[in-house]
Amino acid sequence: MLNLRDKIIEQSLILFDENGFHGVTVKQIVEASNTSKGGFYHHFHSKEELLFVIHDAFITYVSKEAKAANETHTSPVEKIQAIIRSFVKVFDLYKPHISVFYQESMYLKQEYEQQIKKKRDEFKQMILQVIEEGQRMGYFRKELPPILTGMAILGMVNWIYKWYRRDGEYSIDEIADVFIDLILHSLLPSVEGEYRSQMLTIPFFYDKK
Amino acid sequence: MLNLRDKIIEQSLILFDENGFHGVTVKQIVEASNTSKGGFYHHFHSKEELLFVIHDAFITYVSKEAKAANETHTSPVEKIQAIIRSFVKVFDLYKPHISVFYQESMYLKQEYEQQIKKKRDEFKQMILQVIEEGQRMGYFRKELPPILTGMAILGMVNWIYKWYRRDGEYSIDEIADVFIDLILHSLLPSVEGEYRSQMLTIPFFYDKK
DNA sequence: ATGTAAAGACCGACTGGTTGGTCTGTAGTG
DNA sequence: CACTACAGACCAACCAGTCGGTCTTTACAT
Repeated sequence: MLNLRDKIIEQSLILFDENGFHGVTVKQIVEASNTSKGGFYHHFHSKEELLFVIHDAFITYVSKEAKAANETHTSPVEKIQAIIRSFVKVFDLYKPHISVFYQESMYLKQEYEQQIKKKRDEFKQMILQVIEEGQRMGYFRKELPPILTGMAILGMVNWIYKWYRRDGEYSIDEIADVFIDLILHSLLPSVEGEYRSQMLTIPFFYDKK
Repeated sequence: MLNLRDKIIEQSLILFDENGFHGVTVKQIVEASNTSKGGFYHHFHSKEELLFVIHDAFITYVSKEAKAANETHTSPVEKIQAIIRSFVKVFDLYKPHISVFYQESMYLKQEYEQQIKKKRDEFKQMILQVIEEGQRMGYFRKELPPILTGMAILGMVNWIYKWYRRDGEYSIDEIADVFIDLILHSLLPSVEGEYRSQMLTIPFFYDKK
């Protein structure tokens, strides 16, 4: 069984997801976790620290995954594929964390916010690097401004948290397939060629007429 | 000079943008607007109605623009270009509205929320239709699932509100250029051809090496 | 094994400040 | 006079956080 601290996090995640950070009182959290104010404040200095803990757990995970993907592959094309895939899949694993992350990050106090921002920027930086590397090595179209391209990728993936449902029409893997395909079509040069057609074949939806 | 109602909206937009809806009190709004509680509640039934008014102003505008773009063009390619462009440009015009729109929409009560959702869905529907139309007419790759493609587009554009600054490196028009290029590269078939290369020539960043 | 003391975990009534919203009043206008 | 547009004192509810205290586990000496 979970210890109290984890149970509080788990329950508050559910509540925040439904009602937003400001739509949930400590009393509600405490009741849902079958504990008391005392129990809560024994584990967290403030309601806001709980918010931070949730943020941190998520961004730490994403950053770690991306680093791994970055290191296990050598070609920029494979790197970006792996990063996108692991990033997309996070939205299945960490959905409630992410809702809180994007909805309520502005209510984090300076001190907390800076820690989060640091890790978030690290992640952003990694994507940027892969794009630039891919351009230098001639895999990706050189005319694209890396920053805007990176923000476009981040945006389309991040937005998933607004619409993804586990019981939705497409599985998270299918979403990853399509998104990777869209992104590669944007990044790779238009000229038809061996390499391009090889990289652009993604199973699940290509057989549809 | 603005009437009081507009002044309250204007000022609260600035405050919400900086501190979030829950980070701003009615008292602060009232002081920033050089008025009183009485003044505020004369024009709005509640703080939440103000939130709704802000939401509504924005989504109504976007939806209207998109409809216009949809009607003045015939080719799906031109349609999507025009819709994306006008949509992207909204982020320059309505930045504070949009921050509030995406950050705080969950705090709208049922009644308000449904009105907003309706208009938002209309807009989403329009993009979907253009994609499907483009596929049927053979302009866009038929293997792409329209819903996922639509959500990807919506995501990359919507996310702009998280990072766009007026004094940033790229102008809103340049951002629109790049995003349209990325999207068209994703949508159009890979095969090199007259039409494709014609549609994919966007001035500002193609001369960079 | 047993007694004991200290630390850690948890309880829940209480509080003090805050906040959205109300209500009565009033200045100006037609 | 009637009506709109606003002023500002006031209120009731709420809510994050506190604090004194209890129960449970651990640590160690006898």
